Amino acid sequence: MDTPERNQIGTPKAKFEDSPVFNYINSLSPIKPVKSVHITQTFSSLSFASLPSVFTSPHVSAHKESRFLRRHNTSDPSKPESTLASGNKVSANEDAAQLYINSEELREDCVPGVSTGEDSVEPSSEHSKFVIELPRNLKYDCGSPDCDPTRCGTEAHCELEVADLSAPLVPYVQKTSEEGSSNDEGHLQIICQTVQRKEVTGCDWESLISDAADLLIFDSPNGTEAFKGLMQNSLDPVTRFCTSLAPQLTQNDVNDEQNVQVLDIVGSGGQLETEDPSSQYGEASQLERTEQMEGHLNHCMVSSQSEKEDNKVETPMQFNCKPAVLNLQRGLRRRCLDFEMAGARRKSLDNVSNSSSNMLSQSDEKITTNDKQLVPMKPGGESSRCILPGIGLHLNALAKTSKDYKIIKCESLAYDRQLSLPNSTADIHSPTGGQGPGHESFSSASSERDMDVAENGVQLAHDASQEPAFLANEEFNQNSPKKKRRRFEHAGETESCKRCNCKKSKCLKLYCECFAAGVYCIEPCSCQECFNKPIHEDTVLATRKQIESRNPLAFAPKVIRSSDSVPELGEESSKTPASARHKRGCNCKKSSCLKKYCECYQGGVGCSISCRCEGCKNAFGRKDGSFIGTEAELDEEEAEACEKSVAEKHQQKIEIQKNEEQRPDSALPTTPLRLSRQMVSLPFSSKNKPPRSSVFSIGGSSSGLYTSQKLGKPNILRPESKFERHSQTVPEDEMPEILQGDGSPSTGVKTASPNSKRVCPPNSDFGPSPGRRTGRKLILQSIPSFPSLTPQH
DNA sequence: GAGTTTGAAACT
DNA sequence: CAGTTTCAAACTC
Repeated sequence: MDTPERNQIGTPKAKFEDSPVFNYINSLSPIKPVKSVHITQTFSSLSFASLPSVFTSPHVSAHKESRFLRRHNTSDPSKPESTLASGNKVSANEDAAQLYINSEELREDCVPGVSTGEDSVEPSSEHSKFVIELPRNLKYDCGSPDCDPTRCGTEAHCELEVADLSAPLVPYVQKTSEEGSSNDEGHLQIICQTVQRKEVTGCDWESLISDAADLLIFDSPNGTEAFKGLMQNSLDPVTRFCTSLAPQLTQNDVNDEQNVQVLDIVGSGGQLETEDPSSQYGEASQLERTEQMEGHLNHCMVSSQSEKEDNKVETPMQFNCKPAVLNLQRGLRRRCLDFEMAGARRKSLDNVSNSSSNMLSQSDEKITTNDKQLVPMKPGGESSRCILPGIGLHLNALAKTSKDYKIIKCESLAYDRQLSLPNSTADIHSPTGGQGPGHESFSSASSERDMDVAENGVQLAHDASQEPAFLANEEFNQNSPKKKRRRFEHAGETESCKRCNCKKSKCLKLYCECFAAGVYCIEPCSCQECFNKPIHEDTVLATRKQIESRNPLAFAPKVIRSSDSVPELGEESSKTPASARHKRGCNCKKSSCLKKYCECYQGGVGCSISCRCEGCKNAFGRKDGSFIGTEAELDEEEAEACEKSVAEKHQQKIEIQKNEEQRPDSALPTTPLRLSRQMVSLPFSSKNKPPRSSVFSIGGSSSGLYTSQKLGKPNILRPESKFERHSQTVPEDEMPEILQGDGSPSTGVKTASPNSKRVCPPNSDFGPSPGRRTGRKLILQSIPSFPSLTPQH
């Protein structure tokens, strides 16, 4: 979509840098180096057009409204919205998802107005009412005890959010899954109420801010104090910086000091994130968290929205409209694009609604992931880069990777791209925190990250720090496209690293691997006239929608794993070793299904009845039903793998990876499958790129899936759908089945798909994590993500 | 690295 | 739905 905002993007940035204040700040803050970068990204992200309809799916809207209404309760009972609110409570997860979506929608709606530069904000659309500004929220999680117990609860995470449009400053506490946050809600509510009161009363922003400061918590103990210091003491370089920036940004628009303060907060948050590794994931995580925290959100939300609606007069909260502010906020959010995220979340939420607690915790983790992507992972300048590109579209897929799986290798690239994934992931992650000790490692980087994030904030931090560097290195190092590819292949080979070389498709067609995988193109890509970038988010989303409308499964994994899922196949399907089948089957004529031209082969699955290939010699299984030993072996291996404890699996994967690294020969993809498959030599060996896939498979989000699928054995990735997990809350180990049983949302999608043939749950492949999945499990995982888009259509 | 082959995706 | 074209990956040299 063409939003006016884009234009603004560049400007703000320049302003900041040019401004004396900026310089001053730079001199003061240690963060300098990162800052510049960070800011840039932020703006760029901001520039992104509002999310498309994706988020707007009808489903969401309904839920959203209900929630929003609630919010109003506090602020303005009289309003109709409030009425609604009273009515239903959606599960926290759902709410969160909805909120997220709404925010997106709101943006779109609001953006135009904003772009005009008008101060007055128009709630014109219903959406505006609901606007929640998760994205922009600055969130600092603090595990530190320092946090004010009363408000945050010792363990609870406090987050300060600024709504985009509504822009109220909403501090809310989040509970981390890990931490018992049973009490957190109470705290959160309190906080929210407090905020609301303030707003209502007179918008005592200062007090709010101070409160917020208290609330703000950094993951790192140190961070907390620092943050507080910032908030309270303008002396802090960061704070100063933010403060200084805010005025500039708002410039004319800003009338109230309050607004300025808000901005400051935001800005500080951003910077903080940048600097503080611990906070890296803050934004994304926050979003998710917010989503998860229904109750919290509701409470918090009330203030901002109610004010807007109630008062069209600009309240401090409304500063949203101001271009500068918007940009900032957006920037924060946009980093995490999510095509699928929204969908994924939705699904997950829907399913999981009940298990809010778990979800919440998970979400937190996931969020973290997002943050990573969004924020420069490392203080080091390089990290910033990674972030930029990434924001991840289809995080879903990646995100999906269950926490369970820890991937050894992650491809930083993928990671970046799919930032959004985390969101979805978050939902999905089992409460356990992914913990499974063993979670399988996926080969896919994204999955790893997700997992890491999910599992432990700490781990995440590590990964983030590491990964970014990794990415940066790769990106910088690679010169030619091909080289880049090769590198990726060799290095991680994970899907995450997908790169394309599109010249005419603008990376907006399925021809583009990146696009097909649901990830943004990044530096390694040698594509021309690429529109598959965060900057063109709107376009990308719109295109995706279009494609999905044409074929709901277009972004679903091509390889479906479980034989179960595909009864249609009948004998063959069951016969196939992998139990995985290509969604639609191939149509090879000259390659005999022995080359990667063949999608089945590429995916590491045998050809099935659905295939129209000629002279099929697919090593993984011929159309006629004959199988090759390798496949069988693979299956067995997979089964074994499943049996193994997660930990073991994880180790194995690691080992495998090592092995692979050591021996280039091994074709085995890094993906989790490898573990099981190690023994078998995959055809892929040629390039090492294992089936690309691996990485993303997680993707639950629709798009993300592809990769994994391609890999072929997608199983690995299967991250299984977090969604599924969430929904069922099934034990990690059991994930695979979940898919089957539940009727995961994904199914719905499947059915829709035109390709009725094998539509079965594309996701299935990934579904079960390597360990868990027995080999044949179906996985719907990916499906969920897709739906998001589809429904909207 | 350039050119060819291949088959999916897109189009008609 | 089938046929054709377009496209980019996979492959070869």
